[in-house]
Order: sequence, then C-alpha cells, then structure tokens
Amino acid sequence: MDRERRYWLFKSEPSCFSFDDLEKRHGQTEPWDGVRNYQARNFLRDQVREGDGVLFYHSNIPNPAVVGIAEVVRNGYPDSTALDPDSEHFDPRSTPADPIWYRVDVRYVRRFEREVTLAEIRSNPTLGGMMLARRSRLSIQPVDLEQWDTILALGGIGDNDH
DNA sequence: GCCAACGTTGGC
DNA sequence: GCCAACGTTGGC
Repeated sequence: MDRERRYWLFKSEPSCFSFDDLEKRHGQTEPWDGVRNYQARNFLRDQVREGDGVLFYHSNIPNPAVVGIAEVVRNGYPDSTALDPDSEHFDPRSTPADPIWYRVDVRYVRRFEREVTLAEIRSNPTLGGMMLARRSRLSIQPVDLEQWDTILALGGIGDNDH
C-alpha cells in the first residue's frame, strides 16, 4: 500500500444484503455494487483502497447499528450491474467506455460481540460528529481513526482486529 | 407505514 | 445556474 489505511462506514439494508450474508462468504470476496449516488461513487472510485477498514452498518430497521467489520480487498472498478438490463441496478446511461458507476470488493473480517446502535453513536461525545449521526443519507462515509477505534471498542473487539 | 430530510431532475 | 417539484432514504 502506498498510503495510510483509511476507514469507512458502508450502509446496507439487511433485507437487501446483511452482515450474515457477508459472513457466509467468509474467506471469499464480495462485490459492493449497486451504489447509485455520485458522492458515494466518487469515494468508491477515487479514495477507497485495498486494505481499508469498513464498518458494516444495518440501516432501515428498528434498531439501526454497526454490526461488524469488513476489509476492502480490491480498489474501485466499474460496476457491471449498471450495464445489465436484468439487474435492478441497471442504468441505461452507463456504457463500457463510460461506466459511470463503480464498486469495490470487500471481505468479511469480524462480527462485533455486541452491536453499536445509532442511538449509542449519537450519544457518544467522540462519535456525535460522524456523518451518520447527522442524518446523512450517504451510503459510503469516511470514518476517522478515533471514531473507528471507539466503535470497535464499543463493539467489544480489540485493536488486533484492525 | 409515515414523513422529514435529503438528493436529483428539469423547466425556465 | 436557480430552485420548485419530485423521488428516495431511512429513522421512528
């Protein structure tokens, strides 16, 4: 790697793709595709890098929470679901020459001992400044190291799991 | 299921 | 390039 490891929060609705689903793919890589927001796309294409840490967040459920961590295993590359007319993420504006949308690959790392809920994040002084705590709808959000460490600690997993 | 907050679209 | 209308996200 040619730069320091960075940290991210990826949102997913569990009814669509859950941490359980990722855990079942333990030891394999999973494409993080279907992102159709430009700001999130820019992160995936330009800033998310192999080796970066990912907080896996479950949204749109009664108790939204960070439930575990994943790791990026491949830098951004074109999201072919945008080219597939049978995909629910199909975008007719996307072409092979100008794919518009990007994805990264991730792998399962570890489930938290306990979930870290949105309510908890909002009430924690260190975490209150996170985009998530401020109603941001962005599905790919940068997280700083202090926030990463704090959430891992609240989740009951140690420093060795970075 | 409601609906506020947010992002995007498109008329001008 | 503004901004109203519209569609979507996501907490509750």
